[in-house]
Amino acid sequence: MTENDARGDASVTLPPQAGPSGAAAAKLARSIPEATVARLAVYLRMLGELAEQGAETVSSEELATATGVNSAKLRKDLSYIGSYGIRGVGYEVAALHHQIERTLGLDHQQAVALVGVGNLGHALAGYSGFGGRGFPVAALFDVDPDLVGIHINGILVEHVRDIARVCAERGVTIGMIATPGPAAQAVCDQLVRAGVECILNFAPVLLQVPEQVEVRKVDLAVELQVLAFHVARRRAAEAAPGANGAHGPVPATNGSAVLPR
Amino acid sequence: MTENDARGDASVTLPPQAGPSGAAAAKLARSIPEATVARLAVYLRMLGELAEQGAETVSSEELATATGVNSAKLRKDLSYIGSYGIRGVGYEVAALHHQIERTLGLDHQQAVALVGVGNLGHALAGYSGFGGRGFPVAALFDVDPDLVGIHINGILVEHVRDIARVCAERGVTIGMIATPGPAAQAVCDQLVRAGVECILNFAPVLLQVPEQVEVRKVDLAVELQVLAFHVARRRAAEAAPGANGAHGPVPATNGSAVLPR
DNA sequence: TAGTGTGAATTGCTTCACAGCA
DNA sequence: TGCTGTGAAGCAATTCACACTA
Repeated sequence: MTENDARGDASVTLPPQAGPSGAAAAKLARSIPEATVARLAVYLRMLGELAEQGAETVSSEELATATGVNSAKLRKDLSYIGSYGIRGVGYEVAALHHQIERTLGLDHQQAVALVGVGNLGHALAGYSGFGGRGFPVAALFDVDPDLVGIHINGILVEHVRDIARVCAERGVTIGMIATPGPAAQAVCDQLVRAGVECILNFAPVLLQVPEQVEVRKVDLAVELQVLAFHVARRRAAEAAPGANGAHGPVPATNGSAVLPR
Repeated sequence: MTENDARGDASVTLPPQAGPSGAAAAKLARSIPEATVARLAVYLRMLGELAEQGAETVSSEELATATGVNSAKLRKDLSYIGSYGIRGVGYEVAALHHQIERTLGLDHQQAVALVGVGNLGHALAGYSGFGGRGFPVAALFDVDPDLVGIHINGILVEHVRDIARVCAERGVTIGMIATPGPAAQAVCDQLVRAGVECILNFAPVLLQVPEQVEVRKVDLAVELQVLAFHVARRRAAEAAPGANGAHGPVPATNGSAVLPR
């Protein structure tokens, strides 16, 4: 996907990061493909697990297998952030974990605001994975008088009209929109006015934003429809064998990773 | 990229669909890029909205603008499913809607089973968008004794051990896994044993499946991390102007679409 | 010697630009 | 005349294959 897939301008320029390391700086000042950025996040999670298990090093082959990519792609991905491998040995788990964290900007926390605490929003607010991964939910908003004023996971639900003030106060950098479709654009405008420049959109609408604002869309209905397409294709292939149906390696690898309960 | 995004083998073969139309059959028996399949689902939703508003026809330009793609891409996408446009006029909304539905296999309902009705799973079970879009949730499963036996949205939560029997009985074709990571593989194996060949995975693990099974992964942590990367990049660009920071058109277009409350 | 880092080849997606039809 | 449908060009991402080094 894809999709997660498929975007117009796919690579981004990574300016030299403030911080240590001079040798790496020149290297970092290059373009990292968007697809690579998404995979780095996946590698990062696996490196965390490996570290917990006490592994000191991994080879590209091991890490690639564990994350469902091929090893050449993995090495190329890592080469975009610099050369931290040891030839003949592999990568030092802790060091690589740290480098990826730095590259993704996870070395400082990012406060997240969630707008819309209905069905899905409520689940997102209660998802413990965010805080643990450096994305503390700092504010919740809704318009429903039954919801405004309650606490979810210890966080007060405030009225949407206060978005600008509250986000500014708490240094929110990322907004998540989990409202019904018709409300999403207005909420988005509020977030943008509050200075938020990155938005994760769960509402089934195309958001209009100024060009400096980055939007990612998550659409579960589309995911299901893509799967439905595969079901249909398979059925047709079974009904009419002889036609070259499904085949070729079908790795269980797609857009990205996950969220448990 | 969307992923949604980045997959190994990207295009699929579409065998001739059973059903009417002989002229189209040859056309349909070709490969449709995965990226196109995902966008077709987006066009489909917009066509539904246009139909509700009473529109009879749309031009590629209008439909493209409304869905956030460029018109050449849209026309090429539609050309994969056949030639249903009228030169000088545009596309007939109802006919195109119907064709895309058929291509995606949405002309017959697909029963969905959801495993894991914790935080996220509960939200998914309550999401009204599925049933309305041809994906009725036909079964819910969990292992928690406090959950097994309750009803959510009128659907009984059953024990995971009954997956095989219940899925077979109800003709489930798509499974959604919203369990904690460690439980996901075992649940996946159960679904596969029950004959499910398409799985939407919300757990943060790489599922091992036989090659005929299609898996799509949705990982909210990865989405946030990709956004975090953009925040970091932007900050660095501001801190060090002169370096060529962000720029170029940044369309609010990514993997795919959405899910309201 | 095992395994990284990377130029070069390849594949597949996107965009262009225009011929052709209603 | 206006807009579709599509070959061809242009790009981005993946994969190959091997020089290189710890």
